Amino acid sequence: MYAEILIQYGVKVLDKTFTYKIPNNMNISIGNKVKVLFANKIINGIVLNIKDNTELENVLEILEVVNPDIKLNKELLELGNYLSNITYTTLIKSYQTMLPTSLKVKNITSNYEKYDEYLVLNKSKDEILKYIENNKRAIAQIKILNDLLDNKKINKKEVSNSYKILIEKDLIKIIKERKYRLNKTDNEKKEYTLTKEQENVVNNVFLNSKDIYLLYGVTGSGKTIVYIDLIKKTIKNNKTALMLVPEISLTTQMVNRLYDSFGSDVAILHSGLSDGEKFDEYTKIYKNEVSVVVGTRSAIFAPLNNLGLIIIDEEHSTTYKQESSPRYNTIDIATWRGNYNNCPIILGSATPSLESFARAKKGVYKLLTLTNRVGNFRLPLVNIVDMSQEMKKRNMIFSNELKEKIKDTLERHEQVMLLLNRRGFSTIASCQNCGYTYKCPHCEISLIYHKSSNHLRCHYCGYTKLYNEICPECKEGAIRNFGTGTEKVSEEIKKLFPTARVLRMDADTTTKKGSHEKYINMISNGLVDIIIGTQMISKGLDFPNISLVGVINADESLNIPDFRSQEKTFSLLNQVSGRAGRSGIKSNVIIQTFNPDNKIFELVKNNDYIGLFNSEMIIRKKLNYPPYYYILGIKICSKDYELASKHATKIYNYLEKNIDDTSIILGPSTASMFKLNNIYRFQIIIKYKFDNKLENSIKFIDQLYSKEKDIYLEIDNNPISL
DNA sequence: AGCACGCCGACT
DNA sequence: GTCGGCGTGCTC
Repeated sequence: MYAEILIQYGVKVLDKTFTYKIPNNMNISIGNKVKVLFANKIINGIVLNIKDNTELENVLEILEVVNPDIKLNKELLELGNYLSNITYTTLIKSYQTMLPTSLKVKNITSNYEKYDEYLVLNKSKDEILKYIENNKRAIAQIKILNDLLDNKKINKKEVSNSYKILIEKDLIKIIKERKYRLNKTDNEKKEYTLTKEQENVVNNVFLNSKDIYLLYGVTGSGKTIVYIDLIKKTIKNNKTALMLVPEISLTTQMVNRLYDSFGSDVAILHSGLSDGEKFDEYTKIYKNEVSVVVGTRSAIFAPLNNLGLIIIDEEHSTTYKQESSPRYNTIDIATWRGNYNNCPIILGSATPSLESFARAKKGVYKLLTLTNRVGNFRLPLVNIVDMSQEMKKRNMIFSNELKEKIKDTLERHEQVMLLLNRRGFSTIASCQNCGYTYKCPHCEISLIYHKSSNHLRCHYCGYTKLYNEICPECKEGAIRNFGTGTEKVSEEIKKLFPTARVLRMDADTTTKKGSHEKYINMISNGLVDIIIGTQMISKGLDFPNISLVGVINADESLNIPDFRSQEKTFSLLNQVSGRAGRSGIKSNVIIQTFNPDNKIFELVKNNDYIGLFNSEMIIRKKLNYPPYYYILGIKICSKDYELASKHATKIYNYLEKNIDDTSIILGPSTASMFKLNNIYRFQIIIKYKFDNKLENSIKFIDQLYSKEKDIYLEIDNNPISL
């Protein structure tokens, strides 16, 4: 017997199988990870096929099967195929992304199992009793034996050293039992009741269909309860459920809600877990020990058997798109799995992506709506403040209104949340004399000032440089910092409200494992008065005592040169506003902007998603953007500027002739981050509807350039930003 | 990817 | 004369 094996190297030239002989006594099946000799090195691979014979001579034997009890199942093997097809990446890379670190094909360490040691009796009850009778003075030993007679087994850690004597005398022995690092003991299940509206939504979901539903529900309308109820019904049908949330910070709250309803029947998967923890969770799922999985993007590849429901919460979130290769979109993967398993998908959001809402309007997705906040709590009152007027009053960061409202809120012992979509102390450092700005030498991007370390830092590549106020251009000591980051806001707020307890939450303060959880607990336990953060605080957090939300500079995200910036800004402002007023207390949202006339603010104020949808769709149609067209981006990257530029034009010319003429090709132009890590990037954008030439043409180019050494392509099907 | 093979320049 | 630069080509 022979096996076709895909080897661990993720390069295009090796993206094919190699045939090895299966030793006679080897137990092996498709999906197994194996060790083989390849070009005189021992490497790993995956068995993709098994066959009776081969035309090849000199075939080597498989050396060993690795982790024989966990392998890729049929569904995941097929899914990998689909994944590499839609993302233009190698098959092996697809499988690598689908597997947790501990099981990745190239990973060589394999002892991730943890065990607890237990003591158990090794002789009959009579013999033990006889021993006790004859050794009355061995008190410690007798205690252990008596305890063991009562309980069947005792953890080795819980007993005195006397157990060693008992082992020597062969009266007891040690057994090992597999232990999971994360272990939830079952508490009493919490009960909940659905509102009429929620019940109606639940009843409209056909759990034995493969329908895709868009659950469009205002913030605070209780989408989570709907999810939980649907999961419960899925489990009742003896099926499993997969639930995705956009980021790790949100798993904490979601996991707690799910624990309340499903206890130890839940597994968690996200990148905040250690390799060992992830291995354990993966094992639980693989061995059918849990029915519910919660996690972030990559959890879409969880090896659930008998999948009966997929839920994607906050479906509009950009975190569902992987920004490194394979550049997949989680909803595409979910759609594939839903189809494979014949199970429904729920996409939930208060501000669905235009693509999803358009599909719902067309009837491709089924639309479900929740229009009422639970308890009929009012949405907060939204006020727009014109910062250009405030600047005249010398209010650089906080408007009078925001300051007043913060003061009031603190006096009522309620909590304040301030959103600022930028970490660090300020934006750019520039010379007030000649206008020079510091840029990253590798990325051509302005450096950001970080006060705590007195450094300038590139937020893309991490380059840092000590701050110095002498301008390298004109030699004047006039380098100053403009703009405002979370660090600066937090410093200013401490000046204004010295007694308030301030918490800063952004990518800089939440790097440590568990820090996020800690902060969330601090907020919910009322140990914090003012929370200052980036977009990471905008989603999903549910704290009833927050009654004021302030957006320091709403223009930040509006000014991003991207066709989705209006949509993204609306979504961000709507989400963060929804953090307020989650209980009966009267609540306010203050949005500070230099462009108060932008119609987006009127839409946010009125919570008018439909208005946003309609006005954006007109623009998208006019400019041939999604959802009217799909987009495919090709970046041509090289350390050599001329080379990249030359080949970008070459590729453009090729595509011009070799794709459907209903498709639109734009470019080549410089990519939005033109120089990153010393690599120059040009881009070509293709807008297409149905183009049956496109896939092959792209594959052809991809194949061609995979052989080039000084140039490489990044192909992104449906990029999240341009 | 990783390594052998191979063909040209500068060194103990 | 040999050591070693990295271009090319192959791996079941």
